[in-house]
Order: sequence, then structure tokens, then C-alpha cells
Amino acid sequence: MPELPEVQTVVNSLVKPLSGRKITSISAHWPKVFDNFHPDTLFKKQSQLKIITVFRRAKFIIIQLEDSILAVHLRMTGKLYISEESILPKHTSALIKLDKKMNLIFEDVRKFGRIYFFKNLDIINTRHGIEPLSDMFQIKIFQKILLSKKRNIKALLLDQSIVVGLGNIYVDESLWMSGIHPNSLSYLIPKLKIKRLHQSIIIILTEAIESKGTTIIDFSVNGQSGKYSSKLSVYGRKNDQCLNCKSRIIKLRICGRGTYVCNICQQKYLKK
DNA sequence: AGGCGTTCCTGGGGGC
DNA sequence: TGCCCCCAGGAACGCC
Repeated sequence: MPELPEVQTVVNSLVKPLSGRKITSISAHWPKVFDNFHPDTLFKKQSQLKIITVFRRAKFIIIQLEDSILAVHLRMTGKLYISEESILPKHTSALIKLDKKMNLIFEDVRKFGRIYFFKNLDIINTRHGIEPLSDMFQIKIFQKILLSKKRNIKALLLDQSIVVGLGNIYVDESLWMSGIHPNSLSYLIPKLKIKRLHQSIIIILTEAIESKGTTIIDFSVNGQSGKYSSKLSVYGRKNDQCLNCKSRIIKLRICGRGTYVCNICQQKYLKK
């Protein structure tokens, strides 16, 4: 499932080939793929749309046009890539045609992915929190947030309005690395552990981007699988030995998600 | 405020 | 082999 490192990997693969290109048409192959607009409306005043650049905000791939943006969210199984093939894949959700006969294909088996059209980032920014790999992600701010909320720590980390980019895999990895049980309450976690969690999030996301993401389930760029899956410490390792203490990794259900935990290494902070 | 269930989807795996 | 059922989950939404 694409999280921050996977989305960043897609962006990195698209920024050079797409910058300066022109979109000549946009069509839906799955009717619901365009969430808040109809593509025909974009071509009423102009026959083509110039792409300025591509970047990431939260888990969105932002295609910057001259005075607007296309925001692509991959959700669970979305893939966005350039193709010169004339035959479209079975699960194509949208086809974005470019000049020089190139296609930008949005392929999505489970059809959760969406494309949005906005004038700017305002709407996305109001609903989304801090970028964990930016200067805004400061230990003091993170501590203040965790201590001010009486929330399950896994739920809090998955909440995109607080810190963006983390999903089920990297939340489990970050909590394991910092020795915090995912069923802990945020305001009861000691400051030292919050500091470790802050560091773990940065380290894990950075290393995952360097490995071009995790290939659990469906993620790949240009058919190339991410390499982070071999570096996962707890996620998907039910009954395997904990890399730290050799006890068995267990699988729980927390926040409605499959959650992997080492009960020995990860301390639970709950009110007795 | 925050937890929880529901919805959207399809492919894959387990059970028989 | 084949069929049925359940599970995977990001995010929005409604309810308590």
C-alpha cells in the first residue's frame, strides 16, 4: 500500500519525464476516478495543459500545471507511470495523453484511487498535517501533540491531519523501532520514548525512500519492485523471531488494521 | 474528543 | 478442480 516512501518514489520517477510536457487529453476508464471534476471542463479554454513540475504533498502526487494542480491519490493499489504501449492494462482507471505520443497511465486494481483537480494546495493543506521529513517536524511540536491527546498511538500516527505519510506498514515499523506498543495511549508515553519515535519515523521513512519503497502486495515503479520489504522488522512477520529479542512476533487487530508487535520489546503505556 | 463501524473494490488464499 | 467466503486496507463519513 503506497505510503510516503512509495509516493515519493513514484514522484521521483515522474518529475524529469513529465516536467515541461503537455497534456493533450484526459479520459476516465473507470467513471469514479475523477473525484471533483470532469476532464472536459479543463480543455474548454485551451487544447493542452502544460506540466510545470511534479511533487509530493502527504500521500498525493501533485502534478503542477500553469495555474492549477492535478492531485493523484494511489490509495491501496494505484500505480501511475508513463507508457508508450498502445494496449492499456486491464485495470486502467484513467488515461492521460501527453505530447510525443506518450501516455500517463493510472492503473488501479481495487479502484480506490482518485484524481482531484484544484486551483492550489489549500484544500489539501487544510486537511493534512506536518510533513515528517520537513523542518516542521520538530521534536517539541511532536511531543506537544502526543501529550495533548488521549489517543491510541497507532490511530494518532495513521491520522493524516496530524503527521502525514505514515500508513499501516511504517507505523508498525516506527513503533517497533522505538519500543512502543501500538495500543499505548499517546499522552502516557514518556518523553524519551516520544523522542525515539520521532527519530524512528525519520530514519525509517528516509531509508525506505533510499530503497525505493516497500513491495508489500502491489507496489512497483516501472515494474521494478521496491527493496524495503526485505528490511521490514515487524510488519508481515507473524510468528517470526523479533530481530531484537528473538521472541515471536504476534499479530493483533488495532484500529481495524492488521498490526504486528513484539510484546517483549514494545512497552504498553496504559492507565491502570 | 475520540472510538468504532461502514463504505468503496478486487484478487488471492483457505476450507471443503 | 472448483466454489464460496473472508480478508487486505486509506480515508471519508456517520453515529455514539
